[in-house]
Amino acid sequence: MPAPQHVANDAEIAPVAALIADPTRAAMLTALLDGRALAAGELARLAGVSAATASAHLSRLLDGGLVTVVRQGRHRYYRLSGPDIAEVLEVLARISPRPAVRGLTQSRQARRLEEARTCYDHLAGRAGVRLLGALLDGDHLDERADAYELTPAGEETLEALGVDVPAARRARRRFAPPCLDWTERTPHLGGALGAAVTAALIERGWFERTREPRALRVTPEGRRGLEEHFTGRMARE
Amino acid sequence: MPAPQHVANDAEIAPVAALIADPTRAAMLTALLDGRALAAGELARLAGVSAATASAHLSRLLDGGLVTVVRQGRHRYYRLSGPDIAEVLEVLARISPRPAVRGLTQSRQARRLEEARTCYDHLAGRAGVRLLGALLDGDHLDERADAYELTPAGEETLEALGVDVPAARRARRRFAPPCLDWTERTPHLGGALGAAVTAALIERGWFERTREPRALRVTPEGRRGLEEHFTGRMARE
DNA sequence: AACATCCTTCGGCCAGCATCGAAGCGTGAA
DNA sequence: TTCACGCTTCGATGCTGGCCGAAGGATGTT
Repeated sequence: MPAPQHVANDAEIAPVAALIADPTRAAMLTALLDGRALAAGELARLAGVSAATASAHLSRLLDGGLVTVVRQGRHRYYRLSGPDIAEVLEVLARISPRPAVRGLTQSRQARRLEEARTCYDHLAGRAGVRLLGALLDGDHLDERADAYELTPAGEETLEALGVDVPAARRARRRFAPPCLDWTERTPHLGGALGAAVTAALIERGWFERTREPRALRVTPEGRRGLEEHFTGRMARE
Repeated sequence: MPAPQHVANDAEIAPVAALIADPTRAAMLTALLDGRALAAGELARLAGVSAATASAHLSRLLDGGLVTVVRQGRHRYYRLSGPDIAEVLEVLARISPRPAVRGLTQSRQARRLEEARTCYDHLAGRAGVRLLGALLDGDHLDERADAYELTPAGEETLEALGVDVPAARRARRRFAPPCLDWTERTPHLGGALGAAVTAALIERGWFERTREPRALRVTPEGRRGLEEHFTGRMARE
């Protein structure tokens, strides 16, 4: 039962925005975008601040409900508190200026991140874009006005790969929305289905996480398997 | 200060978030959520700051690309620079805490805003929720996994009301997504179709804008017309 | 022309907060 | 127990940025 007067009925977005507005906190949140939990020390290192500073920031993010924490031994693992938070970060990134190009050469890291990465919990980057292309080409997926829908054939194929499609449909989340990639400027498959497919591909050993957060690598078996199941378009360079 | 390297390729979301993070600017942006252009002075009054302060804020919002400005005589009209910006605000509002209840009585304003309001450029509030219900009940709209689709009957009905459906389909925007109402906690019709329908209803004189931003009122003709076209469910109190 | 209105710019004031080192607390290892 | 490690708390410091009144431009009105 809400009731403020002049700004009538709005939620107070400023405090939440303020949590994201600090560069250090933004770096931490972005580092958590892949949905994994990272230790406080690791986040401090990634953001380039002292442990004390990081702790203060994480405490504020915790208060604001943007992250949750799990204690494990003497470590404390922080993670985004849900897909909603990731969505905010993604939408925000979409309207944010691209970082200035610092030099002509891209780092190896940056290139690998472009190749295959996760976007909170689903496959993104070039691999994500190609996967979506392959699914559409193979008539596994239909393009609707502003989302995708599985064809019967697609449902069968994905089930065979170990994707629990009915569970994805039941999820309290958009089922198969396009998710605009901010490195590729092209959509990839997001939502519950995107997450389920990605989980299955990793489970199957076709992709594996590398040391850096959000980066993925196609394994040799993955290359073969994708070739078989998806007309080869996915596995080609 | 050591630039963190892993976040290499990300857009820099912190500066944009910082623009939204100030309560005064957030109030201004929220006031612009209905898509209309407001004069600088009006925004100052709404946000409760002096003209000088408002000017500084608007200048920063302008630099950040969140708003655009149109000079007209001695007035300067500011508006959100696009639906993307509105989307960010909406998504942010969704994860933001509801404002504390200040008293038991709701102001007339608040009640009217709940009744019918616009959400950037489409109908929201109770009227928006009821419109969506009526469209679904009357088989004008089909519910898909995470969006809606017009039935042939619905397309005909809306065209008859003056809605340019093909134009809405061509728009570079989701066609008919559900938009979660943050006052009603229920979806209403958003996207290009939502905007087109709303524009048509206002054009037709069935709804009219009131003095306060984002508030709408059903006219008597509107009540009659909606009764006729939509099984009466829409027009009933 | 002279005035009123709307808005911006300037200068100065003050609060908030990001930052760090050092110290404190809890956990796991020797 | 004692040490090592990870993290948080404390206290102090410095800077960013929001705020206003007054003055300055620009535009429309009389």
